[in-house]
Amino acid sequence: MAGKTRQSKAKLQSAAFRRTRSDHSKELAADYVELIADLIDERGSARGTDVALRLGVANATVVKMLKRLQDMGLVTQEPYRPIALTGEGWEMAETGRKKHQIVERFLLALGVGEETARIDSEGIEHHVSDETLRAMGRFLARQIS
Amino acid sequence: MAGKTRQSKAKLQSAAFRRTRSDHSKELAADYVELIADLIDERGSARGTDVALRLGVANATVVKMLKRLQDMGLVTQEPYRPIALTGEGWEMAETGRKKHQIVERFLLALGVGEETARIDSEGIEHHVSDETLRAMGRFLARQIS
DNA sequence: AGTCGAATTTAGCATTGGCTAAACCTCTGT
DNA sequence: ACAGAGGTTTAGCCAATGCTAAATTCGACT
Repeated sequence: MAGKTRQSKAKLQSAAFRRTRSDHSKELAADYVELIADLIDERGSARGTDVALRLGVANATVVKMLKRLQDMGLVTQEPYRPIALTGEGWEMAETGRKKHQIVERFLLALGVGEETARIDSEGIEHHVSDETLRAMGRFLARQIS
Repeated sequence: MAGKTRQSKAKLQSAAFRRTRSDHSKELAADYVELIADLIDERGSARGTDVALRLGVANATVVKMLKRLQDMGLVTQEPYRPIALTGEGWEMAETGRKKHQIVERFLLALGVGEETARIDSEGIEHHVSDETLRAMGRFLARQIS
């Protein structure tokens, strides 16, 4: 009995872990893209320094990351120019913002303080499936009525 | 006006991001430790291969990681012997399990399916503050009554 | 127009977390 | 007693994400 049970359990669990881990790089990309979108909306343009400052990271790190984002087709950039998002980049930013908003509002509705809701939603956002997001949406809808 | 507002916003946000990122290595450690605890409870001992299988990772990776966990004072191990947890390791595992359980039960109570609850709780677990955890606990308590 | 300061990029390095392949132990069964 | 299977470790590699320091470019102000 042990054999089969063991194996299937392992397979199930490893899938969950693998997914959690493989998401890290996508998370980072999403954070950058979302932030860039925010900066463009707030101030008309996004510069490397602003991104570095807000992410708490060195300028050089941002440059390197932007290259990767460019390879992923999320941003475009000419040297020494502000950062622009591609269509795909905007889409990703929009999706992320919606997700973020739902999670944050959900936490607030749950009775969590503002500061904590802000911080936790940042961390949670990328690990919430669409199904869970819908459940949060339903909860919010119920609360409002 | 822009100057000051900008800076304080940046500081707040970078703190949140930095925290999210710096947690990654702790998360990983917690995953390993929790899994080792589970294996010991389920089968009496935890071997490297089991850990590798469940985490979906190569044996060599586990060995390397175990060295780091040993340096962190979470596990002890003699070569070619099964893995043991230190007191601190057990504590961490226990804390993690409690957290995990609350999050998973919370998601289920929210109406999320079993499979998704399992996967999402794995990802969310490490990003949930104590405050949010308490809010989830309150929600569960309300649901039961 | 020329210069200086600020932003950007490049270069080179470190750490983390992965992998494969090969060498090495342990234990079990004959 | 020992051979072989299976678990463990070592060695050496790679990619991602950070950093600092130095070089470069841009733009604004005499």
